[in-house]
Amino acid sequence: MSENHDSPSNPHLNDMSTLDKPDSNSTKLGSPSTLASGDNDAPTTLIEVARTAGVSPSTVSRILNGTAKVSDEKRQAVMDAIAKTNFAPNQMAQGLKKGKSMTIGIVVQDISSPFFDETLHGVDDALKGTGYASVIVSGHWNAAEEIERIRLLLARKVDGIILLSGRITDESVLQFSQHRPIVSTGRDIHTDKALGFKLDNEYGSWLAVRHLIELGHRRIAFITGPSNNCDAAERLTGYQRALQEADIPFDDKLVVEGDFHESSGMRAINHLFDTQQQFTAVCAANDLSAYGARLSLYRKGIRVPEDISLVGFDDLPGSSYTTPPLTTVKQPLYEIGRIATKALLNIINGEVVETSIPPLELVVRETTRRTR
Amino acid sequence: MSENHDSPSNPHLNDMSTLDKPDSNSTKLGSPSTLASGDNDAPTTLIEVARTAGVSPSTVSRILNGTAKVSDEKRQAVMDAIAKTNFAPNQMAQGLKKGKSMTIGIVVQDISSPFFDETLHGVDDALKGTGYASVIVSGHWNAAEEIERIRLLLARKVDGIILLSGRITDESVLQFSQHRPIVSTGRDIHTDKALGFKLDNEYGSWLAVRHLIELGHRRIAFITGPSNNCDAAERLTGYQRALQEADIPFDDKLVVEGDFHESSGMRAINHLFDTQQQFTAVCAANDLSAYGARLSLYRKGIRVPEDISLVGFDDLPGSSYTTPPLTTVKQPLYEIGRIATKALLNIINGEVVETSIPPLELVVRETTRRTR
DNA sequence: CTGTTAGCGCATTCAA
DNA sequence: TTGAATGCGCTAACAG
Repeated sequence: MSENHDSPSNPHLNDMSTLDKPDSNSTKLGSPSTLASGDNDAPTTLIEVARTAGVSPSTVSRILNGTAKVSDEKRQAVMDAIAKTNFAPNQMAQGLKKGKSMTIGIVVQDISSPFFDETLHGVDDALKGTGYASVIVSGHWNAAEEIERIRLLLARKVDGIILLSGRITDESVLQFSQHRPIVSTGRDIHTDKALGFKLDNEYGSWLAVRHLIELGHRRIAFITGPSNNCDAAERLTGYQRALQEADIPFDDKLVVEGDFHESSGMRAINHLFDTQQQFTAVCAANDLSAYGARLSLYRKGIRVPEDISLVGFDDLPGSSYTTPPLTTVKQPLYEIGRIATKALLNIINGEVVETSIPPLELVVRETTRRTR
Repeated sequence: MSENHDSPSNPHLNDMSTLDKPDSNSTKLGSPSTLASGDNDAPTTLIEVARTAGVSPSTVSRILNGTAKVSDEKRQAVMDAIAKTNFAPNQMAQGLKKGKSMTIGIVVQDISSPFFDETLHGVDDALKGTGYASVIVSGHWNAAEEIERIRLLLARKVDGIILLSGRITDESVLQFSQHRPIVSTGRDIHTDKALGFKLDNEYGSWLAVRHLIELGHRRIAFITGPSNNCDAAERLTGYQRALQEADIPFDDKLVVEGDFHESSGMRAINHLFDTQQQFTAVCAANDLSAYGARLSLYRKGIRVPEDISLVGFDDLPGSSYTTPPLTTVKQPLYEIGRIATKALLNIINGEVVETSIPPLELVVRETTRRTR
């Protein structure tokens, strides 16, 4: 990036077709400013706009908010003044006055986990064009921290909260929802200020295991999630149910506890081998641990899917690019974020709330194969 | 954080957790009466606290901010009132008054890209305990959108901005920095309100290619990033320099343009094969495209690293769990986020700004091997 | 249609 | 030490 090459005649991409006041003051950067335009650094206030337009503050406010009809004449004057001063309403003042911050709080458990990021992507898209911004905080899988974070969000006067994979109790959620509406994943809640919805985890892993069984597998290992995690527990149940339906005896030696991270997937496989278990397929409670399992298998010289089949859960963005691409149960992460956000906005605006989350589905890629 | 007996320096509501202790920590989570508030849902105001404590609002404010000495007697009364009403200062009001929002804006280009998420992780950690929260927005690799987003952030009165991989010109950054301090990656800027720092991309890919050359490779393909991206261009230069230093002729047939995504990595490899290029190693401009390359190679039955060596750039969290684990150039993503944030906070607080970013380094894992 | 008058909740003068 | 005023910038009655 060179600094001097830009020809001044090439306004970057700013439309604000206002002419910069030639001299006036500042712009000490030594280049004609086509960007921030207004030129001065002192943030303009609505009152100044009113003054330079020769109208009252309320008139400016009315135009900004479309609160009442204003004569074209004055409107034009105000528009000009706004353009000239590059005015933008102070959101803190607006917020104080209106009692809403145009901000929603998002509670995740791990910023920088592809699981949450994909959901955040959906949130972000749903927020686009609404005027709302989001403040993202992390509870780090810890109820106490989660509560503290939610309190912080509340003090910031967020207009609503989205709680992703929260660890706090439903009662807590209900409590908080008395202050601000909350939409939460992983719960069944339906009040006018709190909404929770959950996916059928049991069904999801049932799908995965049934798929394996249909391929002829009978000795299927299962890598669980943390024992205190409900999603994890439900997925284990799905595994058990699928086994049962196929009259395959449940063998707890084939179940190894993981923690949803890659490393635990590796450890799980190692443990299975250390304890000499026989199995032809592995079902992991999430994709990340499937990745770890895959690597451990690779290290042991075991081929996937030729020697052992592997299936994950989540369908993270990276799962279609693993080697080989991972067969997994797709969670509609993006949609969850998008729909949760829309629902929250609906609640905030007193509109009808509608949620229809796409169901879980099995995505068969290349890590599973018929037993020989 | 926070010794809050006499040092008034850090008010915010971190104190609240301390204040709450007697009440809310003594009982178990989820017991309704101790969680969200004493009882009512109406957010308490400082005035109410003053009233129930029998003092003036200013006294409460003084205690909250440590602005002046207050008799122990009144202090106690106020503390009690705060605890009882579960009061937390309205940040919008505080913001309006003090002119700062205790919020910083982060501009990324792609929420839900592991590249940015890892950096955000660093940001998040650096913000911990400071009282600041962050609003994350995405410019989607588009200068116009980026400008719009920054304007939004400014209207929200963020106290500072961190710009990650921005597409706007340095001049624009300088302009914006007249309003709020900005720290940006990928630039060299040093003013009192704007700081930019960049990593040595050229050196990074030079490291990668030299590694390949040392392993005996001479026909090394290179998958670039988008042609309009500086980082990408610099990495290509590093590749060329390494080749030159080893007296290996540059062959532009071995250079294929990608876009930093997995799919382009696949396409690149396919293209190389379609055009019958001979090569024993592939250097990708980033990890994501290396993942794609890896998959394409797998599909073609070509082994990595036995038949072809592969090296990436970034060292994303997932790169140590690919099959096999990816040799790559590590960017200190987390550190970048953390350091940028600390620097921004320093600027905001008028403190000395210090930045020392760890250098790029080659992480040799299992996708590279000596030619036979 | 438009201007004037009050505050939103808080921090900060200024007196006392 | 403390309380009483005075806005921060904006919107929402309330009159014209």
